[in-house]
Amino acid sequence: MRTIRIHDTASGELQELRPRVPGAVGIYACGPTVYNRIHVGNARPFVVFALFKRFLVHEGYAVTLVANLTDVNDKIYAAATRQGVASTALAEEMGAHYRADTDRLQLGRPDLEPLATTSMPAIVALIEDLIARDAAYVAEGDVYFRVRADTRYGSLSRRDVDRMDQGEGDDPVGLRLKQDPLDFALWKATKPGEDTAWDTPWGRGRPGWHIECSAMAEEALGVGFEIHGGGNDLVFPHHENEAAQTRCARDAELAALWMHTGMIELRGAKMSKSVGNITPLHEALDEIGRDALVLLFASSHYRQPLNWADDSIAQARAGVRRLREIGRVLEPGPSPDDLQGESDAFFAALADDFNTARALGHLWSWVREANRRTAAGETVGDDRLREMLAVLALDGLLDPATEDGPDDRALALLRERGAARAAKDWARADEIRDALAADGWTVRDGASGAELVRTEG
RNA sequence: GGCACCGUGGCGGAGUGGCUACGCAGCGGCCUGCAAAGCCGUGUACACCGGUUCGAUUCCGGUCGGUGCCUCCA
Repeated sequence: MRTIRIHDTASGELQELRPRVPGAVGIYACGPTVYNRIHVGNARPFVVFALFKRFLVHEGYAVTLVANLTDVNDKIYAAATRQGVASTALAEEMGAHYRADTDRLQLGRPDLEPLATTSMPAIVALIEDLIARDAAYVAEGDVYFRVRADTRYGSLSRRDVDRMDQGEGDDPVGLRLKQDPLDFALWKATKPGEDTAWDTPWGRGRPGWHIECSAMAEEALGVGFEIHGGGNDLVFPHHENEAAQTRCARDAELAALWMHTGMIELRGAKMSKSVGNITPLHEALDEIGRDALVLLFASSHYRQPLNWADDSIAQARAGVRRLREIGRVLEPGPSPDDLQGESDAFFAALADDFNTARALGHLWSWVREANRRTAAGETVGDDRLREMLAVLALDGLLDPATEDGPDDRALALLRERGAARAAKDWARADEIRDALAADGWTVRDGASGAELVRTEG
């Protein structure tokens, strides 16, 4: 179990991971609002936190990863109204898409995936506590959080409350009801056209965006849990508000450490639904496959922006091919001891702010040396490489594809080519190789004879 | 305007007060009948200007350029 340090947004510094209970780590990562299909930008935190959990488990921690879905919200109402469907039906449909799309990443599910709509008792109870402590107030069925009740408001995103110039600006009703423009809604009274609402002591309505996460995170992990995460576009206001709510209701910090992922960019601009420059996750999976997508995400540091470009994608695919290649030449079993420096460095890099990019550098060095040795006729065991790749959920690349071995026609052609080569009929041999290539087979001539390998894009 | 961050070789992308990141692509070579795969070799990269220092891509200041957030956002 290595010492693990993670960049904490609140302090701006690397913080050592110090679990409340030694060996147990709770992570809450904000998931998407389900009003349409998710895009690759939404997928980055899903992948990063899934891989980070794998690393923590590798290090011997018991990890509880919680990733919520926001299934009641203005955008869902608006989209459902446009499509003429019930908002609950839309949220259920898109929630199912979200699960199916992320399942295709083959990273498992988070341990808990709470929904706002099924967490109402906890949400309402938390709001009641805030009202009782005068950190929130009711106004015509709405409930607002009193931002200035939290003396530390702004500490997460390093903003000065007195320099913030407005609140939820363009909502005239909110502006009228708020005692301070900075205040934000914990609860919104039900409005005409909204088809879901819950009863509370202050009236019928539905939760604001931020309160659900404070309530669900606490319900799942308690307060002061180890890591709260999400995309860095959530730092303000979402996470700032979550932190403020829990501070005021519990006199405790919601999370010990805040871990934020960088944005995916398309031609220098953040990929986002509102800009419209999005690549849906399911299309990306269709085009480049989960292996290349996971490797692409791992090839840059999680806090850096990630460039969604053809060159980057092509490079990830090349990396996948290279890993499949080495899987063909390694043997099951222990790896050479003198290569352990690279695998140790790989895990040390992950322990240092989960630096997957640096870790991959060491992994590739391991691969190059292993190739060098197998080319020299040595037998190299795959244990260590498998262990490294398992943390990145890419160890499957070392296993031969079982479902599509060469068919009889291909094998017959290969035999015919062997005969042609034995007769030094190179023209015929090359003709057959071209025919095999047309069927998607690459011929590999080696010391132990020729073999057929699936040609990969 | 405020806050946060970035500018590294053709491209992607780590990192460091002096010593090879790594990968992709290219070029040369080894291997091969020719290939494929793999291996070897190959690029005086650190936006610009000052400062600190024996020495700065790395620290400090400034300039220029870019990105994110500033109550829809992962």
